[in-house]
Amino acid sequence: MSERKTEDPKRARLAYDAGAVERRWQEYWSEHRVFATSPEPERKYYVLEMFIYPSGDLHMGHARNYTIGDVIGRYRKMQGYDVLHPFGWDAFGLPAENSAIAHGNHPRDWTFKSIGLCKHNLDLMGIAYDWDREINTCVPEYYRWDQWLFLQFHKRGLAYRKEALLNWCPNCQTVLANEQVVDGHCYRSTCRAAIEKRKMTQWFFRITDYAEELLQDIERLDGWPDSVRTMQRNWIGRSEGVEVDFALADASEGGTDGSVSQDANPRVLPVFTTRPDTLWGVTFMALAPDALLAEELLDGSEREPEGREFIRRVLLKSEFDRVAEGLEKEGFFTGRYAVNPVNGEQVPIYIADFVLASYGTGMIMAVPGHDQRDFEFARKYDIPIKVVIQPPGAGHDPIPAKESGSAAGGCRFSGSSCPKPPLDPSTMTAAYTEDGVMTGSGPFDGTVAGKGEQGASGIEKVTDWLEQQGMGRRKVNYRLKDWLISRQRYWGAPIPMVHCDRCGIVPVPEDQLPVVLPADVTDFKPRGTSVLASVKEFYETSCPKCGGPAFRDPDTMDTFVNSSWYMVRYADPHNDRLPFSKAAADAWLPIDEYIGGIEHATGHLIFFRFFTKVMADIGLLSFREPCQVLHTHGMVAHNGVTMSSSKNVGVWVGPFTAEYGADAARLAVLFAAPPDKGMDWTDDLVTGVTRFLNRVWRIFEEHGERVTFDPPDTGRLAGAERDLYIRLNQMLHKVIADTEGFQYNTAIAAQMEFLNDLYGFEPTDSPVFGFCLGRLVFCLAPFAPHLAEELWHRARPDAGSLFDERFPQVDADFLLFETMTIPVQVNGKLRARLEVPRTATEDEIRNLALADPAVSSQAAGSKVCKVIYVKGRLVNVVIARQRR
RNA sequence: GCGAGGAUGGCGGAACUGGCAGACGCGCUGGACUUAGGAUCCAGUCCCGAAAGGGGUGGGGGUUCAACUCCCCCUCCUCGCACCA
Repeated sequence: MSERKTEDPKRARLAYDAGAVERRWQEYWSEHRVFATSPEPERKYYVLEMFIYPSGDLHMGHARNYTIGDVIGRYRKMQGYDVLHPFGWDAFGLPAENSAIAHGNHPRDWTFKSIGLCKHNLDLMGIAYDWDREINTCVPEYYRWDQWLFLQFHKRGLAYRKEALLNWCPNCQTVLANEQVVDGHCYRSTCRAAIEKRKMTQWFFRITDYAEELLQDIERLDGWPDSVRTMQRNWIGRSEGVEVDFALADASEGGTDGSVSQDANPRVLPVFTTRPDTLWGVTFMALAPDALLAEELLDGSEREPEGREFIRRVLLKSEFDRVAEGLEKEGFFTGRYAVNPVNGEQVPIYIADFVLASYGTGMIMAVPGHDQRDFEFARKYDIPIKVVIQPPGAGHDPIPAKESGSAAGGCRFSGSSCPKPPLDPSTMTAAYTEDGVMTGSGPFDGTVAGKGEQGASGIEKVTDWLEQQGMGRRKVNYRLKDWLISRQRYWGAPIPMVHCDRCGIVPVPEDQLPVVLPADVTDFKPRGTSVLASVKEFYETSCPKCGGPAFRDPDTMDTFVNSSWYMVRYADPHNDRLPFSKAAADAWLPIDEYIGGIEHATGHLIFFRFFTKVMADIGLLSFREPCQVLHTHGMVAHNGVTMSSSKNVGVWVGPFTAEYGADAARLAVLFAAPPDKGMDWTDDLVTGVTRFLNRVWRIFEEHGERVTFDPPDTGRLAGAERDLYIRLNQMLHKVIADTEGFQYNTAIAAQMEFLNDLYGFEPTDSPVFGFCLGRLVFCLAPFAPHLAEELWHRARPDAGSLFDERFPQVDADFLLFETMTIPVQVNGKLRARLEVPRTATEDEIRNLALADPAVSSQAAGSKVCKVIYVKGRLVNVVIARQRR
């Protein structure tokens, strides 16, 4: 993995020995502990980049992530903040294990070797981490707290076991969380196997208990990108509706004659709907094939064998294929009927492939007249369609069903004389899903259907009525499901639970943590059951309660558990009594600036919010959101392909820095595009920033002895010196604004521009010139820290690190030149520019503008209607053109 | 289908609150220095035009003295969700 090379065409070369310079200062920073975290922060600033799964060498995509964080970390430090900028390893996971299976080494060895490589790469890039706070999730000192937190969750009923149909990756041989299934396939980029469904009993975290808070608090995350906030809202997927109780008609009846079964205790079939105003249009029910009720209904029926065969066939398809849009719906009539509570009608119950067991109650009321899916299904199986919402104005004067004698309602106009005939089920080609007026709906005929305003409309009125009648109740449904956290793999944190025949499932007592992952394992191959179940010394244990023989839970935790609280561990990384102390957590968190890839929007970034809320409820924290400001950045591609370690495509940090240095790498990824966008790595990028570094180097080589950090006497500045001093402050102003505004590309551009000014400046023995060089060193510092530190020490050999100095401030009296350029437009088109003293009055400028030959020639023969002057900005002369 | 974001030279990208479109960089053209150039420096580089001038920020309308920026309609691209009842 370390044989990776840079591309061959070498296009630029450094004028100085970046290798030596960078090594010197990396060692200096480390030796002098320049970036050590202060133990008791006064003005804290916590900048964090999402930690990494260590898989060997880093590519420029990684480098960009860490450099973005490093810039703000170094900058804030120079502003006097107590910066916490730590790093660590998300070290549990499948690649280590898969490599172990393939090559026979131990996952631990592979992992530690990868960590070594990653860390070396990060040091090569000059990322200013405080390595004293390094964390590693695969060591017992860390994962015992995963286990401890699991036990706290369990105590509160937030960790529980249940049997469910789960996502099974046949390749990884483990279950996966919903968040790890992408378009029906495994989320791991090297796997991508089609996910199957398996019925298994597994551990879950009850994240749905926090669904509402997770949703509500998105409002307050105003430092997060809107895209991520939207994605989370969609993912949580709140929908308000009613759960309506249908009743199962007696099996012996089963006609469609409308007679109601008078069973004293009918089986209740609750269904969730967001459109109770269409209840009168229900003509069938549809049940998920994997719902428990499906088999129950078939039981003993003559249709049972056929029905079971149908279910078996449908469930062979993955949920993704079953539910994918555009596919034809399939159903099977169970032979049973349900009774619609609002009108007593009996409707047939089908099993339908498009219904999901995991959403709502796993059964739906189908309204083919007003739902497209139901419509298609009804047409296919010849089920009646009822219209219970007529378009506004249809028939102009809808007649309630009772009067007209037609279920669909009628129109007071007769037949063809009606200007807008009402919908007719027999001629409809699609469901009518627009707004309209309720009809054929008993007491609600004439009510405006849908949501309407302030509860005045059908949905709200029918819901109220249903609740009064005891037929249903308001219900909020979420798309978010409980988080499945057990995995049947080896390389993870063991779940601290014991299964005892006598006592049931017993938590491992806290004082017996950690449950150490057995090291002495040679066969990591998954076989559909947990690897640890075959490790006898681990699996067989005694019950903590009764002391009798028992088994350890053989599953390990999803690695997203490890990363759901790691950000707090950095505040107190060596605590061996608790995952972290509350005091340390409160001193450093929430995170001031969190940086990572957008791909975590609906995974990690929801999980760590969830954990934060639970940890707050446990009393471990006194805040409920882990991070105020989130920056996501796009992917880095090379020749159109996204860089990826697992696929071994990319430009690699090691070889690149060996040739061009870390500062060039940093500037290249920062200058290419604003941080929040994706970027394409090109070799031309390197050419540009290398030239810039060389030009900086050269101007200091030529004028090094003039560098000064003492401000010039601004009282007597004039001419070119004054202008240069003003340019300096303009540059400084922009660098500060753009760095704080997360616009690193323009912050660098401002410095390039200023360097161009310096190259054009005479006389170079001016103290202003020397001062500009000194100031440039500071501006470079966050972006090209090695070169900056080198230049600083050349100028101030006795000083300490540049990063212990204060970032300069703008001299606000010198931001504007003494003259200003005023563009002059005629009817909005640029015709001239005026160079006037800043002190010029409005009248003077207006007169100068009108007197300008370019303006007067345009205005000749026309009437000047208006002269607009925008102070300090421009003049626009409005003339009335003569008609020719 | 729903939601979010976007479209600016040959390329990556700039542009404050509506006020000089194209900063900065790459590339390209010409020149200088050089044994050499993948080094460096100078000049030029949105398009048409010899110039005057005209046109120009995905397309079409609108508001305004003035629109990349605001409003309406459309096209395309990227991302997320997607038969969610």
